[in-house]
Amino acid sequence: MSDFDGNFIEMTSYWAPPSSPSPRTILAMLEQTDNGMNPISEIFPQTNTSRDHDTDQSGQRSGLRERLAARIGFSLPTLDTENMSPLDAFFRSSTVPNSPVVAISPGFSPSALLQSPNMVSDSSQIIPPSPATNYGPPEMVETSGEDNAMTMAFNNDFPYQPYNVDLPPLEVFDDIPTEESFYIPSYEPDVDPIGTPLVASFESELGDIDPIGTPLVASFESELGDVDPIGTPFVASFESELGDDAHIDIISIEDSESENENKDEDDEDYQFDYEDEDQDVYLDEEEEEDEDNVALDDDAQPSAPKRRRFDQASNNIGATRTSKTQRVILQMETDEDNPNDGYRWRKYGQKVVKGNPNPRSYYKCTNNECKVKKHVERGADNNKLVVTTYDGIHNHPSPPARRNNTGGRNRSAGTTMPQNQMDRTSRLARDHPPPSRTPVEMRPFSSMAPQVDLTQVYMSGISKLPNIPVYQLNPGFMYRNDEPMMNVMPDGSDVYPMMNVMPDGSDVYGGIMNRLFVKFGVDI
DNA sequence: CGTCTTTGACCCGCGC
DNA sequence: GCGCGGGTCAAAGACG
Repeated sequence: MSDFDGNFIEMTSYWAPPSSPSPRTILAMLEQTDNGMNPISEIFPQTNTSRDHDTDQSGQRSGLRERLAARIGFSLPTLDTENMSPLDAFFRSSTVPNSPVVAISPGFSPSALLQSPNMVSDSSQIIPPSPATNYGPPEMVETSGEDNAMTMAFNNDFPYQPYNVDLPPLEVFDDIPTEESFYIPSYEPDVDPIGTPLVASFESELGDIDPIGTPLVASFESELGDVDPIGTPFVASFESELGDDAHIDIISIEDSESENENKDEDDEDYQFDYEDEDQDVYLDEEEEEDEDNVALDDDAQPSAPKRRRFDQASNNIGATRTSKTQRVILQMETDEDNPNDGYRWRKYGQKVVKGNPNPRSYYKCTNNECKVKKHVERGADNNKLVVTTYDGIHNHPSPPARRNNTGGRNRSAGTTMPQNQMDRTSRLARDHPPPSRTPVEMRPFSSMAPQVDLTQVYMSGISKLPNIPVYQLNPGFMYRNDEPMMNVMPDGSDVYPMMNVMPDGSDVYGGIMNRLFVKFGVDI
């Protein structure tokens, strides 16, 4: 398959630190903060939320952010909303400041950033990757404000969009300079803020890449209609009624093999295509043979081996991961739970993971043809912090609406965790009941998502984010009720008020429906 | 009755 | 080799 496969080595090697410590190793290091060893709060003093509390916790505990940081190989600095530079500083700048961090001020959607002229799909407008960015840190797009915040960090194996050719080496992770971060100021339009969709998409360019340490370029497309026909969409939308304090972070988006291609296996867990041995840079020949054997013996031995490979792959985020899946880690800080991402999920497991009394719930997409999984957990120290990790790419549009109350316990989008569940399920968390969950109405999407090669993180529910200019995607694509999209911003230099497409227009959803498409084109 | 959750057991990779 | 930990399975149960 492909360009992507052919470049997988570059992808993995690109961001992997030289020493490539395993996530566990990193986690173990992080857990030594109680001993005064480089607490992550010191490394990233600007990082907010629960981390600061972790050192006060048991030594066995590590905050969710820490664990995420360990997984993704870096930590998320907190948005410095006080130092936002003007909006046009971004749009006018031909090159992005010397930082992988992109911070977006309150009210500004990353979609504007992602769809800025600097990030359009046109390869001519993509900043050429540089070997100097081999170990560049992940990208982050963060919005924040009094009431909401969003952070996106694009890292790991995912193609890296170098904002400039002089990104710092990995070692500077411990000193992500917020002052060098690229801030996008708040944009407070005069238009009605209700229901303005925000759309962002970005697509990786996995084509001609310098084989030596050249990061894969994540380009940002504004035209979903012109996408790589190969691949499948991953769409995650969040329609929950996030409260005013909603805080959403896309911690990590890592891209790798699309697993939904022509694989025709019964085991839905077995998502990876190992046909191209060149891709399996971390697998030796024997392992690959074993894997093939397992695939052949799928019916006879339906259980572990294949799943294990998947698990292994998907678990190894960062330097050691061998995953060929696409993973999006999305973090929300909100009282509301259960963000409806537009897909139906079946919960297949729950586990209390180390360092977090709150259990992690595992979900699979209910679509038989879809192998996308996700797991949801709340922060160890901040029950308002909900981290959803998506693995895989949906190969289907978001399902139609379901009738309410058609059986089952909970018809929410899949993250519901009844209050009493913990008491019965979580062996290690019986004393730590989760916060109450608010079921969220299943909201259908009028997704007409074609079988395109992209990954989209489709978020909404970020209340109070004002309208922002974005480019037009496919009209009606992924938009509720097929409402038209916002105006096209032809050159990115002007601010176009967008249409308010929130159908209900209720106060509850006022300002919601800011949406984000994250698109990764993976040429398979 | 259909759909979904619950939950103990199991598997397997990794670290020691 | 062993234990830990994360992820998954699948039967049973719950819900409307």
